[in-house]
Amino acid sequence: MYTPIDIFWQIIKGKYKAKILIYLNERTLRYSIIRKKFAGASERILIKQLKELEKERLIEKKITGTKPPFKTEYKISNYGKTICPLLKQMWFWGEKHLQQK
Amino acid sequence: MYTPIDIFWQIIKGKYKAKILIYLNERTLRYSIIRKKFAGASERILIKQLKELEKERLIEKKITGTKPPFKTEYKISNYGKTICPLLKQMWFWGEKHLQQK
DNA sequence: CGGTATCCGCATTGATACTG
DNA sequence: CAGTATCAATGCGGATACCG
Repeated sequence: MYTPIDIFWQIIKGKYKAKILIYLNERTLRYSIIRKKFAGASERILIKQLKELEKERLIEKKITGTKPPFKTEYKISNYGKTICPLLKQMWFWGEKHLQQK
Repeated sequence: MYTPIDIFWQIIKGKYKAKILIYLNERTLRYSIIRKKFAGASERILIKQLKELEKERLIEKKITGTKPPFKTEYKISNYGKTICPLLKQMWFWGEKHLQQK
């Protein structure tokens, strides 16, 4: 018996997803750039979470070039944009929480 | 290197936490009632997440009685109330997401 | 460059039985 | 009634090497 917040949870669950969406909401990014932003993360996990976000249609991937080196760009979708105000509020709340400590 | 959204994430991470807060925001609940609402969950996990929420001062626990049967009530704290509007928006977003499918 | 493949540790979750 | 204790399972996250 799933409530809507379980649905939300399913989609956003994952260590990097929220932050990926925030970054992509600012600008389109190539994979190599994303990887640098999440220097601590393993590629396996990063790719996995990018794929899941893509599957949920929150982000879009565009590949240029037919043979290596490839060039792939990740961008936020119109649908993905609808979740960003919410993510920003999480950000703000997190800031306030820090001040309280 | 933690951003505020990582902080938020740390606090709300956990399968039942968001929903617990939403329930407690409506009314104070005894443990046995909470357990019924999360019929599928194991007690160990439920207790653990309640404790973590208590540790972060998002909820408060009050125990009545010195010998069994005890009576414990969980209620949301003033601080916990500040996060609920955000949780409700997650709920709404989840609803919309469902309609799209 | 942008991934996969493989292997692994560990935290989270879970089922069940027991207790103050 | 409101938990704890114990043990098992599973899946997330991570390190490293390799490939189209």
